[in-house]
Amino acid sequence: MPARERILRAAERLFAEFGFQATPTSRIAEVAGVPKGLVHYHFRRKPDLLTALVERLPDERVDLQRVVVRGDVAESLHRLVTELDGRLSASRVLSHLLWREADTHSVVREALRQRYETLIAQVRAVILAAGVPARSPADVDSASALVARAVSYRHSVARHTEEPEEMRRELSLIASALEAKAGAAEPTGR
Amino acid sequence: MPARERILRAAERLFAEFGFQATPTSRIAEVAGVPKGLVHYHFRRKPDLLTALVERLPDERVDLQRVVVRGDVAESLHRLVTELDGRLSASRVLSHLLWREADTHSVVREALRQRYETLIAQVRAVILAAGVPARSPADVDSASALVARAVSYRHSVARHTEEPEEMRRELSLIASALEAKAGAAEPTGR
Amino acid sequence: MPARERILRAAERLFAEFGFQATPTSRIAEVAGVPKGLVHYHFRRKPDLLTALVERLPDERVDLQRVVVRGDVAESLHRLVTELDGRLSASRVLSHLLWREADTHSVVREALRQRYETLIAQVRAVILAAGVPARSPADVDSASALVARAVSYRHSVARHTEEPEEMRRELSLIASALEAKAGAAEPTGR
Amino acid sequence: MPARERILRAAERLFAEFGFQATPTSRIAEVAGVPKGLVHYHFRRKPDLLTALVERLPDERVDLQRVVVRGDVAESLHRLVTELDGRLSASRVLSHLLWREADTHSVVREALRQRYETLIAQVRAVILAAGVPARSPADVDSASALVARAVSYRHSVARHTEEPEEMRRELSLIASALEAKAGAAEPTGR
DNA sequence: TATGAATGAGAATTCATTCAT
DNA sequence: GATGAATGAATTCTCATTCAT
Repeated sequence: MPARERILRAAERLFAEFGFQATPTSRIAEVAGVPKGLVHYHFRRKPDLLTALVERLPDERVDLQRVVVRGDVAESLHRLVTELDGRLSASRVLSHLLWREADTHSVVREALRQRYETLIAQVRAVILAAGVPARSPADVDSASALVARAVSYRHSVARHTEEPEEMRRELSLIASALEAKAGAAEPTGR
Repeated sequence: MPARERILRAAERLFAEFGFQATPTSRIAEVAGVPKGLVHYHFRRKPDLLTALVERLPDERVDLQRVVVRGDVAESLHRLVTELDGRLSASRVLSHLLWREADTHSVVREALRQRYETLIAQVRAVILAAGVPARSPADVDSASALVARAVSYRHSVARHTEEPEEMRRELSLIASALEAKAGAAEPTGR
Repeated sequence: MPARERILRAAERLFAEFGFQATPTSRIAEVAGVPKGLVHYHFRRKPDLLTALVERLPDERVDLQRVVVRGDVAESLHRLVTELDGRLSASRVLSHLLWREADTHSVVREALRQRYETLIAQVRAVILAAGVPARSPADVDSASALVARAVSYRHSVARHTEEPEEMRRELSLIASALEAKAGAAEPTGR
Repeated sequence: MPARERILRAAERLFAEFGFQATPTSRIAEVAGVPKGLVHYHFRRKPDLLTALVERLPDERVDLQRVVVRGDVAESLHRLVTELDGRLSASRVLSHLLWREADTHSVVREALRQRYETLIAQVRAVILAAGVPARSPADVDSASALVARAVSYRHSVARHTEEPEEMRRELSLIASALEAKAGAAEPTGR
């Protein structure tokens, strides 16, 4: 494996475990099995490692066609979330690590912000595409926020061991809310 | 104001702004207006500051009697959340700061974990006390998780500027889900 | 027990175990069970503790009348050494501790030098008083040096666990040397 | 001269003059003419300097063939001692310095203990090889101890300015004791 | 490309000592 | 006499970064 790659992997692991500041570049070199000078040869300054790491986040844009089940919001959301989980599972630590450094590194912060926006946009798109009839836009917003937050929480908060089943139930609850409201709002002709 | 207190306030402010690691104790002394040595006289090592800060988190146990509105889950939850927000607003930075350090400081981590448990327990208690008829326990769990997570997110993630109205709408959506399910589950008895 | 005394005892113990420099006055206060300020109240500066400790060395001047056995150098020396050992056994650590600090503290160095001189003078006096006939003054000097050094070594070097019997044998060897020389020098008709 | 070597020499000199604890690493850097950081680059922590210094002690194993004069114990011992003195004279300060730090640094303590054992073994070997007839083993032990202690004392105690002639006389006294005893024990066979 | 010695600006921490009470 | 907060100089050690080779 090329040295650059080894360095990045070591950095990822160490940043995740001890934090960015608390990880000396010398330690990264050590773990990567490369001489100390090489780290700065590839990444002039330490924060460059973070920048490079950001680019390793997997693409989180899902092909919505594949996850939407028309008429079934709960199932659609669940497929979306499962798909996202799959992609991120390989880089759970990376995701968490970046989350932690977002406060002090604007590159990271900006990247995560964009990802969150993409996320919430996708959730909303799935809800709409799944075709719940006549729910208010505000409710769709709320539901999207709840779902996106649940996903984000899972992907960013470390040591988070929620059972998958629990997520499914939460999604189903949200879906039923949307449907109930819709139902409640509709039939009577409002 | 006693020197110890001045030091803690300075630490809180600086940790919140720059992070624990990135804040030199010398800077804390400077901001607190005390000599460098005094910081270590009161807090032998730097992490002791974090420990002391943890103890400054406001008590988050709410008098549930005062927030529950029987028969109105949405309103009850909203009152609970508003109450919690009020308490934490004074220490929003503190809360966020601790959240960030939880990974590397077990004292902090443990404190936050306990707080989260208290939070979720209170949400559930409020839902039950508000008296939604016949919803499944699993749904109450899911709803509690969604609400607790929403609150926790607000209190821990920095720069989070969600409008209060949005929170109310989310709570209302969750409440309606509980009620809808209840209705759906009990077609006969209603 | 008066605080001053408690402080001195604590200092003695700690200096012996960790050395003068490596023992903080705060630690002395702690071990003595007195407030930190009191140490400096009684002993303005830290080296004053050493000075006070020097004065606690037991008097090593032995009543030579009581140890000399005329005609038996070996026995006389043994009695002297045994007597000295008895006095110092109570303060073995003190003795060793001061030895260690002699290099950096002239008060201590001077005290130990005087003690060594007293010691060697006493050894010589005992040899002479025990009455070996006609040994050369130079031999008495050498013997005195050997004996004094043996005693000094025992009293100053820590962790020195020589068996008492061994000391007796060494003394006896030295005595026999003196006698042999005397004998060798004599008979031929001086 | 390589920087590492310059640092070690400076450390040796300063430790000898002021003691280990009382010598700041910054001062070592200064005297060595290197930047402060380099001292810790080569010797991670300060005691590592002591460890490195221990390894600089000259080998004290003497070729016994060269010093033993059969039939003349006094001369043999004198040659041994002179040889040892020659080797150590270059590192007299080093030797003394280590002696002082032995109490607090086990690496040093252990090294010195081994050296003392080697020393006493060599003294005994020389006595035996010089061939004093029929002296008791206990006497050889005693003589060895006396000689070894004399040598050790010279090499470890600072500011020790004994005249060489005095050492010769002491050795001669010990030798004569061995011979006298031998003679006394073996009146017949001689 | 690679390397590892070199650099120097801090960082946390220690601690003797002072001093107001 | 006693106390413990306060002081600040000094010390060890860390580490990102540079750079000659």
